Amino acid sequence: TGILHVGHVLGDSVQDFFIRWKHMLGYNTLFVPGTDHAGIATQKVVENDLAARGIMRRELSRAEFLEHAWAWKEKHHEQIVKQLKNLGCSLDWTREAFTLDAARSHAVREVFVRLYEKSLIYRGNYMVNWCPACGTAISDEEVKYNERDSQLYWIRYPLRGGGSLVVATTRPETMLGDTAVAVSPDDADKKDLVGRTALLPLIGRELPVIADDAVDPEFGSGFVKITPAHDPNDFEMGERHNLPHVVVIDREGNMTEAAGSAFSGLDRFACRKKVLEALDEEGVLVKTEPYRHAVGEHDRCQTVIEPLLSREWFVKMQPLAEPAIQVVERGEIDFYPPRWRNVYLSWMHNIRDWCISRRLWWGHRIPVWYCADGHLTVAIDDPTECAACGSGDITQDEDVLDTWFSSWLWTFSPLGWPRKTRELEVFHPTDVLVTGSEIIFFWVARMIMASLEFMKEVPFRHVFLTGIVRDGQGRKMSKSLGNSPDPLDIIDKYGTDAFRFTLVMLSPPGRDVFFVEEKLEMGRNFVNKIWQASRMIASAYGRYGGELLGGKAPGAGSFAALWNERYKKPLAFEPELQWEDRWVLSALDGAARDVDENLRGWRLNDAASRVYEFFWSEFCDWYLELAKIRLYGEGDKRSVIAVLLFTLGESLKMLHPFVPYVTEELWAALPMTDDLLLENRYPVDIAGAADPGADERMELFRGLVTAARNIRALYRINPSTRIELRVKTPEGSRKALEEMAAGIKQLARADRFDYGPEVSKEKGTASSPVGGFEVIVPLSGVADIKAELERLRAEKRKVEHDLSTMEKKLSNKDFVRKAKEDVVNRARDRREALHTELSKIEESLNIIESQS
RNA sequence: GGGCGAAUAGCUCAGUUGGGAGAGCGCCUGCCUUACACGCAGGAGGUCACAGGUUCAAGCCCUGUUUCGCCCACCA
Repeated sequence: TGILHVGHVLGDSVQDFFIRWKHMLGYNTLFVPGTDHAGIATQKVVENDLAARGIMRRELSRAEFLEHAWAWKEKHHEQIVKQLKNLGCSLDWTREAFTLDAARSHAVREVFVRLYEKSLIYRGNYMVNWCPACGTAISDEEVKYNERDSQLYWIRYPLRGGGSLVVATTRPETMLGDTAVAVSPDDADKKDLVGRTALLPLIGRELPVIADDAVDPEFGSGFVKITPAHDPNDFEMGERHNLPHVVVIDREGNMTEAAGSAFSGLDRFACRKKVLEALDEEGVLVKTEPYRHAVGEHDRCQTVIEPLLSREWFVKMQPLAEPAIQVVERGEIDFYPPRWRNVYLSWMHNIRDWCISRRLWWGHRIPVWYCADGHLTVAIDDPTECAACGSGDITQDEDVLDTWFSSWLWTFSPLGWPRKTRELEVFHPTDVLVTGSEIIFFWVARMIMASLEFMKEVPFRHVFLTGIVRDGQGRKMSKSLGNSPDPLDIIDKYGTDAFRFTLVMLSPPGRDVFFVEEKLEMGRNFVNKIWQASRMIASAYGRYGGELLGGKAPGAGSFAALWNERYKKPLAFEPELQWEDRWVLSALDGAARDVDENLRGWRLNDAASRVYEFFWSEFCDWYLELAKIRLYGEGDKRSVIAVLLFTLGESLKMLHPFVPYVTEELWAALPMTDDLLLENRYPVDIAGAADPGADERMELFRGLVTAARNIRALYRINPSTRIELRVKTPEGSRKALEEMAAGIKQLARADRFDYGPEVSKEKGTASSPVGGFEVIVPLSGVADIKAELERLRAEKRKVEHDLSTMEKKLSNKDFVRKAKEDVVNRARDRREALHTELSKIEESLNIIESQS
């Protein structure tokens, strides 16, 4: 599976989310999976395979390594093809493509040549970050600095002509390559030593004492040993002072002959020990103190980086960065969350040249050939002779290019560039780039630069940055920590959709997600809820819904289309919408609008929460429960089934980008569908469904039912026991309850239900005000007068408290004068309602107290 | 050293223009009610890090402090 895990799970989920969502909105999207990173992963896999057989890569030639890689691929071909197929990709690997020799190399070579001809690619001696384990130079971005406990060693260097000075270093083995000692020019105590000569212990080399601004007089001893060949700062100082380079560590991390016969051939860390022993013997090791500092490590293999002097290929970045800064400053590309814009800009303003050569076997080889006389031939197609002298004796540069050198062409090279293809015309530039903030520099910035340089346009308009998935303790997932679960295991356990839904819902924009497996239960439970609700609706349709579409065979046209124009025109019957039908359609409309608004504002987590809330807390908890009355009762069931199917269908559309597989499956099972859910438009509203009257009715209904349930729970009335229920209504509001009566009976589990302005409230009843209404439950036998008194008093205290807060607010003249009108009105309404509730509670208390 | 982010229920976190403190999990009570125990109903639980300020009104805006985290940077 290693070959497929090229992106991180969250990013890939979100990317796929956008693709589905945009597609449903009618956008064209092209998804080209797999990158050259798969090649890097493959190299790792092949290396591991070889290592298991006791073969080290370094022992092989490039050709031999590629032979092994091809053999490995042949062996695993079927498995890889199958896995890619599961991801919806096909694979046709030729040997050339697999080894990156020809086809894909073309665009990369073209780019290399063009930049070379513009003098934007050059070769130079520079201090590079060398990974001795991988045997290659790596870029600054691939070096991760980690705090490590270490030692600071103080070493005495004698001065010619008497006296001595003491340097402090964390890397004593590099002293063998020292060519100077430096002090700060501002260091009054030491600057008079400038111009004198120190003698390098163990070696005896003469070292000039120089002054340089880079030296901090406060740090260590104030004297710095200078090793231009093995330290980036020292290298720069060496350039400034024309110091010689003495290379004492080679590319395998072993000491060279220049390190002296006592040390040559030793591993760098073994040498450190030996140097210290030798210094101690000579009595020049003054002291050793514990010191914590950042050590650079290769982020792929965790090997400590060795800064080395090396001849490498570089890209000159500043000319490319200029236009890439401008497009972001002009807003042609925006970042979300916006703060990353500044991160991008400040990096681009301080951009440094990019070291692109790598000594790996796997990768696009550098298209440069050398002849015996040292002439360079830079060409797209393999040359047969030297461009300068015509010699046929030419050899290609052994190095390959940094993976990112092909990746930065990602928005256009897979579309056929440099040919002018239809794909390029249609799909470039694209809309959204989804990625993690950790590769803004690696990839995002470089894609922008490459696209502007070679396509003369931006590659994408929006950069959406997801957080990073971390483990429960906030640590980055990494192989060495072993804290990354295998997504396939998780998917087996919880399901793909549950995994995705949970990640999306728990990822606030641009913030990291702490991954704890238990969190996935939320998504699993929700997906199960969708499934179960659909099951109930499907079975209702199966039993009673046959006549719904007027005898048309299921699958004859989209139900949504039929249901439009206020939902009824083309149906085979005239649906009689009850108040709860109008409410759920109105709620669906509200949810669709909110979800749309959240998505357009890039708040995926809010969109997910909203659709979760609608489906579970509104549709399932209230509408489905109410629907059961008609579904399982007598009478015409067609209207309720029509509304159920419609609401479910629209919900599935809304859910689809979050829960793609299960919703697609359920959609196929709906009677009115014969297409893919993915092919439908994403609902942004349900035109004409908003119904404030129905919403208000539902609010009252919910209040009344909840009040009744509350009383039931308080008196421990078994759910299977039916109760008697009364609702006292304000004058003239009896009619409002007429429609709700059946629903209230059902959801409050009552067998007798009286309502109206005149219903009685006597001793032995529990009561609870709901705005201008009042729920009354006779409690024959169950009534506990003391408990009821206590409950009413508690309720009274709460209402009184709220009321006094509201009174205080409204008696504040400034509030009434300055606050927005609707805020004041709302406060007044609230005060009215609280007043009414309070008087009802007092009335109840009076009844109990007067009769006891 | 510079820049950025975070601090809200026991835990993990939402809270978009300032106006009734929210979710999931966990906990307590009662339920296997003909879609779902991966469930249903009800409930407890918060000085919104601290100190000031602006405002009729602050979790939200401003200033400062504390504690965590991330990124960048050539302190050997």
